[in-house]
Amino acid sequence: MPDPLYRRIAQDLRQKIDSGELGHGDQLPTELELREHYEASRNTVRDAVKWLITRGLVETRPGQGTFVVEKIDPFITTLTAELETGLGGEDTAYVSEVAARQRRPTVSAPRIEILRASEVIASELRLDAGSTIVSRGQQRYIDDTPWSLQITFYPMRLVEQGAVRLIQAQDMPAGTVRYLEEVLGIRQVGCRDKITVRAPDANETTFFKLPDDGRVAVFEIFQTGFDEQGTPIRLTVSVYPADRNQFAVDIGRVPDLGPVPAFG
Amino acid sequence: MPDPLYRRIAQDLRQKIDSGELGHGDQLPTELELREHYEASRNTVRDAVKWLITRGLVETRPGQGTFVVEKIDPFITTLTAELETGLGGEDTAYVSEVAARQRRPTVSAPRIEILRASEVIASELRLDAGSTIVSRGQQRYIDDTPWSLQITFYPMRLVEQGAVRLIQAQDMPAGTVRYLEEVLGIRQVGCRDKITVRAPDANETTFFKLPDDGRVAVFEIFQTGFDEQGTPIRLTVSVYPADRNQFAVDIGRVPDLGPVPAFG
DNA sequence: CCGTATTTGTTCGTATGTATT
DNA sequence: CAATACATACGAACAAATACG
Repeated sequence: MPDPLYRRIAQDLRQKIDSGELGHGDQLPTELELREHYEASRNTVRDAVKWLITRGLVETRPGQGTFVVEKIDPFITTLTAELETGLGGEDTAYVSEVAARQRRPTVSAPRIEILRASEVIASELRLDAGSTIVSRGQQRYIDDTPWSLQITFYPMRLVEQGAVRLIQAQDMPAGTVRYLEEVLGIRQVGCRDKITVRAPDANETTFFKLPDDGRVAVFEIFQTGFDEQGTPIRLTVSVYPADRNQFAVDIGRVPDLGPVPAFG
Repeated sequence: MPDPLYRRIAQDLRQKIDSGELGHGDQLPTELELREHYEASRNTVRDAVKWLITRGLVETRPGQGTFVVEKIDPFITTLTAELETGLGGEDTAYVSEVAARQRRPTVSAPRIEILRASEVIASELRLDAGSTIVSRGQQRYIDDTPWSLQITFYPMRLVEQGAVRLIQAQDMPAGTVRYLEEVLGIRQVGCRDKITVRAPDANETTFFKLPDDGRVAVFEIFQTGFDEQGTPIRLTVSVYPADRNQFAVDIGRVPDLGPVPAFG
């Protein structure tokens, strides 16, 4: 049994893209032209194009046509660079690569909320579900384009012990981690990142201006920070669009790579 | 102007999923029922379901119905655990979490090829494009289910210098890294992982038995190993399905977490 | 600025095929 | 075998966005 017609059309077009016959940014034939070329109905060629869209290969622009998606030069964020060079905005500060590219990162004022820990958050912070926690949410930009959404959760006990600036809606340029050390003597001696990928929610689609055809996923990074006793002191959840971000992890001795060329 | 009908239907269904009214594995109303409920044509309710499919929220099974996708308990791979505990199969050996779950990881015999470096590979290995390289490709399984596709590229000079087993189609349980040290005295003192996400190609879709609706992306991890001089000695490209894998990075002192509960 | 042509988006209808129960 | 449910494929009409003279 042969593949259905719309798939054969899609695969033929995909082959043209993979082989380079159709390059990044090139326009595909219009629906009318595809219809004539493949002798199929309009709905069928549209199904073929949709198949390519969901795989992130092409995009459609109403009134213009269908185009092979441009390859985006990704931002590279080095997860392991952080303990040594914890600079920049508050919490996780991944600015080295951004700075190297002469870009200007900015951070919104944090949005503070006091709420009860969901099961997931409680588990990461080793609290009981429903415990009171503080959240500090921020939006990060590079050259005024949205780059990441970030929210950090702290156990309420830290505020009760005196870290009152955690519940003030002011950015802490030196970082909340340093603030906790200064005020409470709590030192973050390690942290653990967990990286997953999922579809963006409505908020994220709007904030990142993602195409609404659903072809772009987001990275979600859970970072838990620990003090000297191994107790979790914060959980930072960061979300990045997957089409323009890349994460690097250095282990052992790695040569300085300078401005790293993109791959893919 | 309101959203088109199929989107309003999709968002209504999504809300039912997000709120938990429809839980993982639950069946959605059939197309006929949706058609009556929303007073729309069959093609329109199908468009709504397609919108949910591309976002990874539901899946359809011919002859059965449409179902909310099951949440998969992910495999957790710790990228930073490797230099210390470099055990298991050859090259990158991320077996700790797998073992902790009483799973049995297996590896296929490597498929050896001798070829010329593409621009991307040459750039990572700091060779000239077109240089001769050796590739060793392997398929990794957990309990006989496909887990990752992996291919490692070595500069041909390593073989010429005496590491002839690189071009033999036999697994090296102790690892090629250790072999290079024993034979040539080349020690890998560090490596760098770069993590991206992309749509799977046809091979990967088949090997991982991914649904052909395109809702599952794959992680692609480029890992470059360096010797004491900072020269790249290998490039390992690993591919994992994004719906059942998660990556962890430990920095500094992190408490032993035991069998880590999944999140998300 | 306006009107027209082009191109994709939405919505319906209909018929037939395939997979599962 | 029949009933149910999704998959494929065609046709048609109108809407909306864009480009161009």
